[in-house]
Amino acid sequence: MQEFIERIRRVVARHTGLAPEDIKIESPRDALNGDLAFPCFQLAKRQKQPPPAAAVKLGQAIAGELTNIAVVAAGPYLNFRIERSALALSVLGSISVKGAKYGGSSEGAGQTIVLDYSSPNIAKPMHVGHIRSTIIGAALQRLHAFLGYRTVGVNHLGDWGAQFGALVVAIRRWRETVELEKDPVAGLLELYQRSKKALDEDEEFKKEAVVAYQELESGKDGEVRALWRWVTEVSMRGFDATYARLGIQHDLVRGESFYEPLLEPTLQRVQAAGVTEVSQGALVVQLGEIDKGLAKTPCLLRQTNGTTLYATRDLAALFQRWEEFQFARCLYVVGAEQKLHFRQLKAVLARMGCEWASRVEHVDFGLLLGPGRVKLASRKGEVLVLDDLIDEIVAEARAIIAEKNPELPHPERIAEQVGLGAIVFNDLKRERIKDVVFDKAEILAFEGETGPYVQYTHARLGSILRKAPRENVAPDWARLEDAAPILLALGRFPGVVAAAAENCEPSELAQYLLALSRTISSWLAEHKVLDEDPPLRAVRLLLVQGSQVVLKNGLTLLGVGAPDEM
RNA sequence: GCGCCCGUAGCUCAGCUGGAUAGAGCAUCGGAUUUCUAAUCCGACGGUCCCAGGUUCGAGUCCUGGCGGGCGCGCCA
Repeated sequence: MQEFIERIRRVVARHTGLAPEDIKIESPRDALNGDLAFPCFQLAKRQKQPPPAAAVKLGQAIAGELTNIAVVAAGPYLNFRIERSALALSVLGSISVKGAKYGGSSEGAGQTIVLDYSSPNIAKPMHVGHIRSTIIGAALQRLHAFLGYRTVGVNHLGDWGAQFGALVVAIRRWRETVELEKDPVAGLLELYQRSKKALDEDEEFKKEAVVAYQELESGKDGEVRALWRWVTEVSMRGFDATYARLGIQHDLVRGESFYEPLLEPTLQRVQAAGVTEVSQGALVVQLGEIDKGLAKTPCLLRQTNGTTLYATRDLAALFQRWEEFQFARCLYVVGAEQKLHFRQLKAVLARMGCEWASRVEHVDFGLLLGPGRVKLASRKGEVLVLDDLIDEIVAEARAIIAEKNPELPHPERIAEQVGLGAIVFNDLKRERIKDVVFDKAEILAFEGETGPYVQYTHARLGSILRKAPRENVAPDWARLEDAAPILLALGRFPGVVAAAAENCEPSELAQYLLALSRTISSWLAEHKVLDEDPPLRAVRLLLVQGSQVVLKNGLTLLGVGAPDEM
């Protein structure tokens, strides 16, 4: 597909004097107009003639130079129609050569992308609030890796802070009263909640908690440190089980504690740059000169009591990451509520003269809400544990499989893929910045614009391929005329992948997969594959195969399973 | 009060970074099944693209000002 566009660009460029990269080739809204189009408005202006005349003239000039591409002037547009067998040969040939790599590229070779995503707090189970960062971040990592970038996924665990002093004391005092053997995370959650209450009500407890946190901060390898380490371990074990279900693995697990030793050097570095000042007893960086909108919100790096802050830690992490990876982009997949924080961080870097500040991007996203736009919670009003939610959706998928396809082998595995597919796709199908209303009924329907719809289309193609006879017949490339919408869509896939990564918008890929599935399903309703004469069957089988590969590659990039049967 | 984001069909959202007659899903109504998987397909219904100006040959898309909603705003993360 890209080859046709490039050829058109080159020829148009030669005849107009425009630079090839300035020639915008778009696809007409109405397919009847052609496969590709070049609007001639600007060209007409340069040539001082009406757009339709410019289109006609350019059309006549280049018609002979584009083999396999018909050129038709229609009003102010110059439309192009790619000869069908050439299109089919090009697109399906490319897919069959590249297979699972179709859509990828090597544009990122030699460059590193650091992605900070998921980042749950330890001592608590992973709840639905973490799902967006986790799913979006993992999808962006796969997308960039597919384009040849070296990717480094970092899990910036919330494993530090005064609350761990309190938690340690709670463990010390009440470990016998809760279940810490079978399900340590649940037990810890209870202790954590009790410790929060005790901080308000029990002076003794509070004092002990402060002492414990001081010991933790001191780095002393004693009882407190051991308990904290244990909390980290059991929490991580719980997280890993969930990540495994989602097919996610970070490259680095570096919690806030990792950056503790780097805080003082970071502060010295910022101070040495001469951008800090003391305001109301706190160490701050004023940012108004860099960014007018930040005039009233300086970045605080050290509190009056001497302790550091969130921004200090993230700044330390940024310096460390820059020095270790020299990243082309450093993506923070964090909710939009924290926009100010990242804007401040970038402004601090800019004030310090770090020319790589623009490589740091806050990949923000909207809230996850329950029906009625209220905070999503369990029936009892508690935080909704992610695994419980997944279990519920998977159970429903299992029930639907039992009803619709009772003969299906491995129903358990497929139910997991379908249930997870529904959840993951639901999160990725709209623009990141939009709030996601988690409508369980809609997700459980498994129909319409959902992951299971795309999975189902993929499975139907698999079914055709399984039943195809093994025969060695030359495909008749001239007979895919009626499948042009599918071929054009398949040809667009690499461009969609590249744009989704560039814009950090997995939704662009998700929307593409929905549209492709719709196109394929419509075509399947009107055409037979197996029940045709051998040359037609052969070429349609290639179309089916190519379609299946693209659906699978796309779903895989999003983190959605692509079962062959369901 | 200040900063940022969002506003498109009854509901949830697309709209290829400014191009041809604004599209999907859900819901409602009607149709298609001796199925290469109906978790599907086809049709009907449904729009002052929040409002008002502006830029442009051309604006849902860009700019300004409103309106409505959300998020954030020094010692939390």
